[in-house]
Amino acid sequence: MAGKQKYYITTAIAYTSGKPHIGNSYEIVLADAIARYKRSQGCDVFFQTGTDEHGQKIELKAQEAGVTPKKFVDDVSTEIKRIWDLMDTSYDKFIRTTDEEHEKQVQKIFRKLYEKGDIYKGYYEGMYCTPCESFFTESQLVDGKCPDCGREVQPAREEAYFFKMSKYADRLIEHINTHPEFIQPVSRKNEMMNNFLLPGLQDLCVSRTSFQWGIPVDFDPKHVVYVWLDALTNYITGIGYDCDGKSTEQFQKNWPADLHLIGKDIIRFHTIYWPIFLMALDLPLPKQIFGHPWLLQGDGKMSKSRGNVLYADELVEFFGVDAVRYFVLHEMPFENDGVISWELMVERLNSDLANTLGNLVNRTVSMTNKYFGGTAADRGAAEDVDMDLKRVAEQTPGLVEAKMEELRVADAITEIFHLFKRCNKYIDETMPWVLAKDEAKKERLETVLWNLIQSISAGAKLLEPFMPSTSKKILEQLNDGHVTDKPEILFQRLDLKEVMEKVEKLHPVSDGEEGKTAEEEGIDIEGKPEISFEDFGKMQFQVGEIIACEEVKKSRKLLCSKVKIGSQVKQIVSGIKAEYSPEEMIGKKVMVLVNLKPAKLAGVLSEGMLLCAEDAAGNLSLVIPEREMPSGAEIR
RNA sequence: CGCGGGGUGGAGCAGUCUGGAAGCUCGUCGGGCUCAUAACCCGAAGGUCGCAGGUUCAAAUCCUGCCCCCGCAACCA
Repeated sequence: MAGKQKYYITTAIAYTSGKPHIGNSYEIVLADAIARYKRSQGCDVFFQTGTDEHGQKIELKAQEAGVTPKKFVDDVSTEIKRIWDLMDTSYDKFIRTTDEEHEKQVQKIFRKLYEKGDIYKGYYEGMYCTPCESFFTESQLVDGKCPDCGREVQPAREEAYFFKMSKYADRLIEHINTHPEFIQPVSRKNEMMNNFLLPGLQDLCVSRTSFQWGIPVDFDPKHVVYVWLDALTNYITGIGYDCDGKSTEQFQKNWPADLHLIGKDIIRFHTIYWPIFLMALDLPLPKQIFGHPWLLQGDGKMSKSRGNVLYADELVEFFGVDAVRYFVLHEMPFENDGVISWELMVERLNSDLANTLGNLVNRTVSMTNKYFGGTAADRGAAEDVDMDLKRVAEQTPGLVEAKMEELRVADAITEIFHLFKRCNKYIDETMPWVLAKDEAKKERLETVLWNLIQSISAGAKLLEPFMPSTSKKILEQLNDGHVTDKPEILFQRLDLKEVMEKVEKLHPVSDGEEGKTAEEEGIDIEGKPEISFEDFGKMQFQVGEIIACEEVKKSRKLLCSKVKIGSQVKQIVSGIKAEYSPEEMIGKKVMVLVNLKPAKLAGVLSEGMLLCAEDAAGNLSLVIPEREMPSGAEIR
């Protein structure tokens, strides 16, 4: 092709609040596979990833850990980079939102948008109820009054900067409608349109004063730039954007991005806010945004609090980098969430990698050594059976390309393995070990092995974007007909039982399935900052008797209870519908936080909180006094 | 009636837009083979395609209603 076509691909930047699990790591591997594929197609690829390092959560985490936020994110970012490297990903740039250049540009962008009038100083939307210390939007108000206490509300007081989203909404709607490829998978497009764009965009709050760990607004330093304007802009600052018009050549060449690869949970920010920011900066929009599905473990999303987290480095230790890459790329469907577990991982490794591929290479190398001392060439002794093998080998690159064009990575890999399966079949069809017994068939035998070596090599080359080191190893072992004399086992079969035993040792707290005894080990949750006795004293707990209870019909989780506390009765809404039926609630004496500010849940007023214990699986148990106590008894 | 996705042989999925013999991978069972990592090849069993109606010569696929999962949103107070 004349002149290399550029291809700029990005992942979302990973949030540095903790170690990334295998689901996070999936994204970088997917991006890497696409990047490598594009390179193999002759594109001039730029592949950027990185870390998102600001925000209140990190400020808190660092405080807990007793380190500065900077130290905290340095450590986590290093760890993330280590895992990205471990996964053999070929990114060109690893940006951190704490990079000086990024921070500088974000400040300039903020200022520019402010001067342009797209960012304005305002106040938290809606009205403020002083007694309740709460902000409400117009839609939350009841008859123009506080939905909680019914008193008058005043205009909000807390200042913040806002971005005028609505100004660009029509342009964005137009763009999305005229560029059907913009949001992938297309099913997401409707979601964005119906949920956010068509009902009307609210202006986005782009600064905070409630924490410091962020990029200061340079002309108003008590504000820090709030997450999205800071995070999303990495895609342009990372390649040298400068909003004063001094952008680098690299930026000129690469922007707009060809593909933003992100998780489906942040599609909204990438398909609505990000394009609008770009419009405000007079920059072209990225060509495509692909919201990939999630990797789930068992039947729930991975989360630390559930204790069902798989980490990439642990998996790599058990199975090797390429096996893990293979798994996450191959098991992930295009639109729906994928499933990962130790069992499935072992199954795939054994059946696809060890049996189909590893064994194929091994038996081919072995026969070439055995029958021809390690060298085979084409002797021209072709037969009809060869035709189909060659046909498949020749077709596969085109099939892979077609799948990759649609970003159907899993399907592309399947096509390659189809070729390997065909090779195995070819061996059975030609039965080289029978040919070997007949000296007259020698040329035929060598031709057969040559065909095999050619076909397997073709497959191995196609494998490079997905399993780079395996691809290399196979090509080295086959070496264009001069095969290695000491074939290395590519993938060792693993025994599921042994793996599971090792896993048990690694994680003594068994993850759920048959882990009744393991429950006794206890669970750990995220710690909160220490509080003073005075803080504690602010809370008033009492025993309450549930005298009535019904479901909140607009909600799936909520029960609304009438709770008798001494002589008064409070209405309390709780998210325990899944665990308790209204009938069984009635009559229970429970622990109630009574002086909590009333609030509306799903439109129903709640004047307190029923206290519950929650285990790792999310099972709940109401906290009940151990001895009989009258309602209203204080708990201290 | 907040928005959206899904329910297909034991497991994981494709097929649904553009109706027309129910498919793939794994597992199970039987057979073949022995070059190879007890691997490979062939064959078989196994499905009312969530439920109930409707349109049609023909429905997994289109229409209607219902049930069950799961995300998001609603500050699980």
